[in-house]
Amino acid sequence: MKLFNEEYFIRQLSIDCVIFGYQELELKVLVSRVALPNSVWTLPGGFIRQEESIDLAAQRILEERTGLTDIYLEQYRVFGEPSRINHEIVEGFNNMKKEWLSKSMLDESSFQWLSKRFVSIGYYALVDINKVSPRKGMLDTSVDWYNVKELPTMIMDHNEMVDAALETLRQNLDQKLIGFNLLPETFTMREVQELYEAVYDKPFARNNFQKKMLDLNVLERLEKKFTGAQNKAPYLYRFQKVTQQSMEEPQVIENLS
Amino acid sequence: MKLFNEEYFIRQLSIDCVIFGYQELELKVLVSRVALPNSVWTLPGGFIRQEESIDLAAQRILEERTGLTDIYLEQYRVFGEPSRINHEIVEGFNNMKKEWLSKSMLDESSFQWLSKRFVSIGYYALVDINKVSPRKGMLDTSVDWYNVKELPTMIMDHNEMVDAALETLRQNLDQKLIGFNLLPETFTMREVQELYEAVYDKPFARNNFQKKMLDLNVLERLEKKFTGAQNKAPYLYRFQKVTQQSMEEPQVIENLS
DNA sequence: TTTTATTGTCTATTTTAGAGACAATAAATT
DNA sequence: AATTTATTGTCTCTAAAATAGACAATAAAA
Repeated sequence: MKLFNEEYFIRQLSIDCVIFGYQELELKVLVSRVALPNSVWTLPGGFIRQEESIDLAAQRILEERTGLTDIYLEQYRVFGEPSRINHEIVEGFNNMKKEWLSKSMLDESSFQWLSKRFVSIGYYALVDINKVSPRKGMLDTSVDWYNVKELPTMIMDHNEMVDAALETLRQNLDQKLIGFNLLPETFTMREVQELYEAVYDKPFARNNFQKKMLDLNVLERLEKKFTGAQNKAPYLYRFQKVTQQSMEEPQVIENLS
Repeated sequence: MKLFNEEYFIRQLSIDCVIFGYQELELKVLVSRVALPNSVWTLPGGFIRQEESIDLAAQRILEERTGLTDIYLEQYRVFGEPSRINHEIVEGFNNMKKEWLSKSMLDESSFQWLSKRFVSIGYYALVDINKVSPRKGMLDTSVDWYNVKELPTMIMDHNEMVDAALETLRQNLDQKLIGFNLLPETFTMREVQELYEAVYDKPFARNNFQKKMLDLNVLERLEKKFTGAQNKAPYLYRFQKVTQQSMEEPQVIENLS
């Protein structure tokens, strides 16, 4: 089996994904560790098939790493500096070359292709971290969640990719009402607020946050949640997909940030 | 001379530019007409050199068509449907092939490359239309400004590219204070308002528009402009680049739209 | 029964946006 | 020279929205 057939994929073009998850009050990012043979960290990425749309390619790459379909996904920027050559991968491949060539996993022309400069399309994804069982890519030794504020140093411009993705996420979070993709099916108002505080890295006033969030008319109030704590039980909420009726009256979404 | 050497450029990746100008109360876009031999309309575009950053490639393409350097330029979206094959160009090339091959302007492998599916990075640019002297590309028969509301039908998804660029422009216009790139060095308040009205395709209240615009503290008031009209002479303004002092106190930019 | 921690919601205050009004002025008209 | 016309610059008033402050309602612990 050929790892990277140069005719099968578009050359010198890749996709890299910043996969955001939320757990224990922290915004996290999924990062792969690759050993070839030196250990380096990278964002999950891949290539675009000749007959495949870039959005579907991104979806495919995400499914490969998370097992999830129907992920919230957004293209946010292209990274195209001519210095974008994956030296670590090339060096690693040089070491594996002999073995892989003998197993027909790679041929010389594939190797040539991969050692060139790459333009990469950046996507970011929002997932319910509880639903993800991270899967290793072919070359990965591990795949783990890292706090976005404590990421390892990754190859090339991958750290910069995360910074840009986070900036875009902050601009879009409540404008596009996409935050709920990071939460489980049901949640309390406090949990929504804590998510916002993790993303924007700043506190919000509880009374006004709740007022604004409810005024969006996108949350369905469910039963109370008895937590066993010595306080009033909070309501559970569910994100209500936009209905026909609410579509008719154009909805003005205000900034919480 | 080779038109499109496949080793010189990144294959299957292109850049297309939506160049916005403003004149006579209308937002306009620069569109090329190509005859090969059927007449088709396209956005100015080009390819990325092997050792060139994508932003510099876009700048180069823009300079080729407008003669301007230092253009306001922003990457806004990648278009990557697998159906993005330039049938008109391929058909036209088929007709010119014999002639171009004989003149060594093209070789067989270059042609193969160009007939494949392309992923295109969309950039939009804002220019002072008075400073531009549109230049034809190698294959163009004409390059003209079209009202953004009355564009000709262009190849592939180029009309959709303009729609997406306009949407991004509307989101960014006053948030990033980029509108002044469409105006000459000095202008009246009315001219700024008319520009905004052309971009958003809706009227603004004169009194409050002026108040907000001045409260941004980015306009420098110059002398009065005597127009010869039977009214009070309006002030001229100039866009004041952000100073060190105004950088220190973080500036909150409000929406005018 | 009282205390504690949090929740849900209300009101008051401050800030901002939008609507209306009007004097100032440059040129045309009388 | 006085009046009229068309616009400009700016003011105030009102409506709406954001922010801050307050407090009763729980659920469990003391």
